[in-house]
Amino acid sequence: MVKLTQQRQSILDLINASNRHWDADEVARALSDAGQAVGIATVYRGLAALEAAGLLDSIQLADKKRYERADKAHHDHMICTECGLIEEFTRETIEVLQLAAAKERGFELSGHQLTMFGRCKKCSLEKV
Amino acid sequence: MVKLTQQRQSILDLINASNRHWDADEVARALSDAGQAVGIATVYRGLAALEAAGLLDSIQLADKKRYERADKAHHDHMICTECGLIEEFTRETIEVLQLAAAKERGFELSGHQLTMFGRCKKCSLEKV
DNA sequence: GAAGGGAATGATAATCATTATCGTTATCAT
DNA sequence: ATGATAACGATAATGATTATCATTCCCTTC
Ligand SMILES: [Mn+2]
Ligand SMILES: [Mn+2]
Ligand SMILES: [Zn+2]
Ligand SMILES: [Zn+2]
Repeated sequence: MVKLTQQRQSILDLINASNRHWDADEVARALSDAGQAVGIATVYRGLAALEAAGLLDSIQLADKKRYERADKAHHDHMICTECGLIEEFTRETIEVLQLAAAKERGFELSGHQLTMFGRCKKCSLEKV
Repeated sequence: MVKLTQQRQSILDLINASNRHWDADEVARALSDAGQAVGIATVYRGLAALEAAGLLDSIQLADKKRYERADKAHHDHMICTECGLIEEFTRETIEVLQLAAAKERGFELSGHQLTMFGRCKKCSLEKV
């Protein structure tokens, strides 16, 4: 089990109290603002440790990794390339088909990431 | 339309003649080995231009971007976390369900990436 | 409850993919 | 040929993440 140090507990509490997808820098800044400053290296290590322990989930974006609470049902993401909004969605059938495709190739699945990109409803309406 | 310079043509030919997923460095090295050295910055720009023109496809992995031929039907990827093998697969139903999920939220879809991670058949059999 | 070992922390340097800069070169139209 | 414009290439800069290493924190043992 992970050792839940003060710093890791702060990181976990922060993320669990929100519904956002945080990058390391945002976490460090938020903790600092809350008077619980944690070194940036410790934030990176803490996020990785908490994810390895199953206490956090993450999505890998092109430039950076973002973390979120792990106490929600599995879901995938839809990201607005214009405003950055991240919406979540679930399609059980997609999950089933993924497993089938993997099994078909003798692939022992350990994880997956489905991310869709586009313009959110709000951005689609605005402007051109 | 993209201007197909010597360099870009070399990049395109190299990738089109293969079935691999190349990163920028591999492309530069291969071209160099073939006596058609192209500056690394030009490789990066060329890959981006060719993709924008629809002449190449790409997948964004955690650490780097990899490019492949665009003259194949759309497909998603299954990556072996042990040997790096990248297998391709297609599930039309998954595509349809993605569109449905997007439409449901008023999302104007422009692209998506579904990547599954695990151990390939070969690696699953070997070792523990 | 002092001592020692191992893990965690934090400041900072290092890494690595990608992008920016900028002088040079190729291309194309006047 | 002249000039405009885009592409090239060498190299510097950027930015996220990881590595280093001295210091601090926890446990376990005596
Ligand atoms: Mn999420
Ligand atoms: Mn492919
Ligand atoms: Zn938006
Ligand atoms: Zn494998």
